[in-house]
Amino acid sequence: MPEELQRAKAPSIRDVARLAGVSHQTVSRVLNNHPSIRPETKQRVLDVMERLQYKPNRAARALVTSRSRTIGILSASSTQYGPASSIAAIEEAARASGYWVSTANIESVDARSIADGLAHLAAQGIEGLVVIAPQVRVFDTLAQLSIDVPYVSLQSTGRDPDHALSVDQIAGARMATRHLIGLGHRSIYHLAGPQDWIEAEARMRGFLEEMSAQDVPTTAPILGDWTADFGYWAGRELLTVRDFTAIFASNDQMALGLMHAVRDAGLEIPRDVSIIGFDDIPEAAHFWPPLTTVRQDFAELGRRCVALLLGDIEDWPDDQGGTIVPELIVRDSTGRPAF
Amino acid sequence: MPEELQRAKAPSIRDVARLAGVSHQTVSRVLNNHPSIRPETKQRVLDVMERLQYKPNRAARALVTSRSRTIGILSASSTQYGPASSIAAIEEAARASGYWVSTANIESVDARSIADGLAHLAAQGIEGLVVIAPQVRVFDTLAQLSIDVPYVSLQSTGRDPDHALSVDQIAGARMATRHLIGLGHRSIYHLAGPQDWIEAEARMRGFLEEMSAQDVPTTAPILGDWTADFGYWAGRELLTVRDFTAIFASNDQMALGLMHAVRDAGLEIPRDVSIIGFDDIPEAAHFWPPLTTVRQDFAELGRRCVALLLGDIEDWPDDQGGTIVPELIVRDSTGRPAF
DNA sequence: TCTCGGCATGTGCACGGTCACATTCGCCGG
DNA sequence: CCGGCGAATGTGACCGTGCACATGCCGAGA
Repeated sequence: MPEELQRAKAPSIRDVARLAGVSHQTVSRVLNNHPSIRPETKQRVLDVMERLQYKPNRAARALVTSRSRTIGILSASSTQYGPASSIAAIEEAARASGYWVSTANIESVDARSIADGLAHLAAQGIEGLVVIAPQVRVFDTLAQLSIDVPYVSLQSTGRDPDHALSVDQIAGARMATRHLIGLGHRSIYHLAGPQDWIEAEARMRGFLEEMSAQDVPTTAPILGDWTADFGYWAGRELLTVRDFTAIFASNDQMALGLMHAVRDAGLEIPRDVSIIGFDDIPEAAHFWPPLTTVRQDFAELGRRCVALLLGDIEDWPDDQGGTIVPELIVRDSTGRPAF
Repeated sequence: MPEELQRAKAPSIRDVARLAGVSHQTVSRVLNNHPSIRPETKQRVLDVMERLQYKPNRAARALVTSRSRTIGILSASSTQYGPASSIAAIEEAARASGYWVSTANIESVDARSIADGLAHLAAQGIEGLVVIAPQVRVFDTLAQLSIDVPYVSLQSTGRDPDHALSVDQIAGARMATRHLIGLGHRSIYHLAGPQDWIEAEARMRGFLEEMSAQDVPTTAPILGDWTADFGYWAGRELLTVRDFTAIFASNDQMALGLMHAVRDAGLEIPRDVSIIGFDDIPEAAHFWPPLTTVRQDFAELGRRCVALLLGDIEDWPDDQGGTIVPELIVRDSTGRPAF
């Protein structure tokens, strides 16, 4: 029997050291590629590592360095396209830099859930935090738990510019609004997102800014919840009066729901009503009609987010910072008003 | 000055022990709620913990117990609704059981990316693995890397029943197909998913089974890639011949693309063509027309997945196992064929 | 020739928990 | 009155790494 009780335990640096005929510290030096090591010694150690299938023990290293090399993500809506894309990009970028990513998804955004999620991440000793959730509440909780790590919010905000990163939501919202006004619309509603999402607030702000900049009378925005269901419901309500020619929805899902309601009412898009969305989810090009919207590069956002965070963690020089400019994608759901 | 150099370091069990006037081992016993400990002692220790804001150090514990309490997720399409929902549910269930979740998203499914992702998770000492990706390749790689942890695949498969968990894809596909046949369709195409996704294969199998069970002549399935773009493209191709009255798309996104192509060709759904999808993403109810589809409970899937995995890790008795039955959701995209 | 400095390497301890094995003490049965 | 047992607690080692410091060696400069 050539191999007996194989399922022993993983080799440690001392095992490697013994077989390579060096001290464990030399092995450690090879691992952290310390300069002062003779090439032949290094090679010998590397050979043994290969032979033994040696893998460094993360826990041991974390214990002694008190560095977890883990980034936490607190997300409130990870099933949506935008957040999910950013999360994937974050994970990838972090992995490329030798970091791990641990997520805490919270389904409701009450204080309790937020605290649970944050505590869970904190217990893991995260070195950085990415927040994709209504920030106001999260940051309050963050302060209460006295968690003190670099953090970045994946949203736009005026309050906390050092820690925010985002596609320029205001610019995007202004683009969308300008597009509608440019087509001749003067009665435009805005279907906003939940107001504790700074993202939603920024889009609303952009809408209002552009409306007043162009001297178009403004209507009160309607506060939604990002879902297509809400869009549908809001659309039905709005159509009972029908005092508008265009609607700017704060995301593509709500735009979809709106279009559904408009068609249900026997109206045509864009002949009777123009609709514009926000995000450019991959499906938007295939809606009926294909949706005019504002594209955000979520993946780029995720990557920059990691760069910002790691810059903070590892004390890199100033990052390029800045916001990402969104792009207006004109399709068929917007047109000139009928009258 | 009452508080000087506060930013010291986190308290350890020895700090707690000292202030509570007990040994560090007693503190450890409190942490692991060992039975033999006097209630008053326990309370004293707990009080000190509270006062010091003591938090156990995960790395130290992992080092000595050689248990990471971490579950890894390897995902190839985390931005899609289904996988994202399952991931969120997994994370939540794991957290409730005191486990952490670490994800590795791979954008391409080549051997290299898979190996990278798995190595990354392995380096972390995961105790269980969830795979949401084309399994064939993944499991080959898994074997090669000699990673030896309990794993579960979130898909249906005949090959590896002990490690798979899923909504019963075959049953769902048969439901969808039966629905079309029941409406009177006899020329039905199937737009399948990528064939190395066992999920896709199972749906295709269900389609073929039902077709032959009902003696309906079968056409060769078209192999897609899950995207709406592909659905649109495939739809255009199919419509150049137009020898069908219904299409069963393997997911809702492809169904959306198909509907787009059908409308582009000046046809009406379901009058000229019936279309049925799979998944019931939240948007499906607002497509035009609202999509008939097969609903999967992704969240339940994620929860059961964790139960299965933890059962394996912690040596629980047999789990309830079994598959989850999907549900046919009839909306307006399917109807009787015109002739 | 001796000292000094830098390179290559080794020695021992610390990190913060848990585990195996004492130790103390009170109580009970013979 | 003594031995034994179990409850409650303490002692020291150990997990796998990295760090501070020591050591030996070799070459250069005094």
